Amino acid sequence: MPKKSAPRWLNAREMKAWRAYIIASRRLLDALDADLDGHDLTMADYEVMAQLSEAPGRRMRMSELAELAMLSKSRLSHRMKVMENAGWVRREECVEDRRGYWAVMTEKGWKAIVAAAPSHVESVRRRLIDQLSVKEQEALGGIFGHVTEELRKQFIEESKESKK
Amino acid sequence: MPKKSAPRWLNAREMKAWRAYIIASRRLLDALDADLDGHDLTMADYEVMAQLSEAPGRRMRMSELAELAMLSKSRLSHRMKVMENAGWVRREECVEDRRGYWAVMTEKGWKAIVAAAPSHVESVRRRLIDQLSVKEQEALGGIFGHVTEELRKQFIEESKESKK
DNA sequence: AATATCTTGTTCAACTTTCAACTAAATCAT
DNA sequence: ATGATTTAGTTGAAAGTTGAACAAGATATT
Repeated sequence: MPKKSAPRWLNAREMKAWRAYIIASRRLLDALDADLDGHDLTMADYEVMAQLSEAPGRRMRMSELAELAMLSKSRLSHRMKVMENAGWVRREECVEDRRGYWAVMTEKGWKAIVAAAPSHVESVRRRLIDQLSVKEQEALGGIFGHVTEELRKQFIEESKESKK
Repeated sequence: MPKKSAPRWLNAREMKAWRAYIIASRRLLDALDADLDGHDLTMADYEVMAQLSEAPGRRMRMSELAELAMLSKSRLSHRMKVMENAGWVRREECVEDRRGYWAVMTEKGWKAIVAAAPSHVESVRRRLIDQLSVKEQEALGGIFGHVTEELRKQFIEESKESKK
């Protein structure tokens, strides 16, 4: 259903906010990834390992892990294969639900994430957090907390929409 | 050179800012990409087309385009092949510098980007800009303008560093 | 002018991500 | 119970990305 009304282009302030955000984000993510290079990790893999490391028993069902790390099941499956070969995780059959698997962090994986964490945090600080005033940090948290919330609502709306 | 000092973990406020930002950004980018789906474009391709559409004569040297769209030369080369097959751009040999090529937007490409732009802007509004107060928009522009600037400085520092 | 160095842009191979198809188990409805 | 549907997770092929190697033209150096 094409929109009929004239597009509401961005004014100067809006454009500045959008461009600054999108450009900085690209560069920031690139820098953070580059900083992780020495630990043989990408941001995505780091996120997977970090989530897993915080789970009780350092184990989590694949689906839940995919959800938390914001990866598709397929993508997590592929990454897990790689990380399994690296000896960082292993998969265990799930007794309660025989379709499922547990992703389990190995001792080696734990050591890897513990080794990577300090330098990653330092990197996040140096590239972003320490660049911001307390007020700005609060603004950032507020803005994007709100955006996430709104995206969630929109997603639900759109699900309903598409079922009609 | 490993850091010796104890890692400065993020406090609650810092963690909230960081998590909110990173989570919202992933979801936001996904949503914007999904919104572009109907126009056979990704955000990255949109950016390439948008930059090219604003260049004088809607043509630009490959390197400059890669720079502006924040893509590696290799990646741009590959994308251009795809977009060329789609009839949106064409490559012309460069007379001034015989190593080089011009990326030239075709009439069809122009129509494609003109068709996609309103819905993309609407999407950026709906998902982000219209969710923010004027103050928040200004904060966003300020924060990330600053971050980009700092990343640029850090990049230069690191270049010097690595040359030692 | 000859040589070395840098820049432009492409290509190849390795790797990653996506998408659709699929298996098998669980759940629901009758 | 039986069949229909949903859910968990994997797989394989296609598409996309990366990074190093490369060819060829430009620029700098002697």
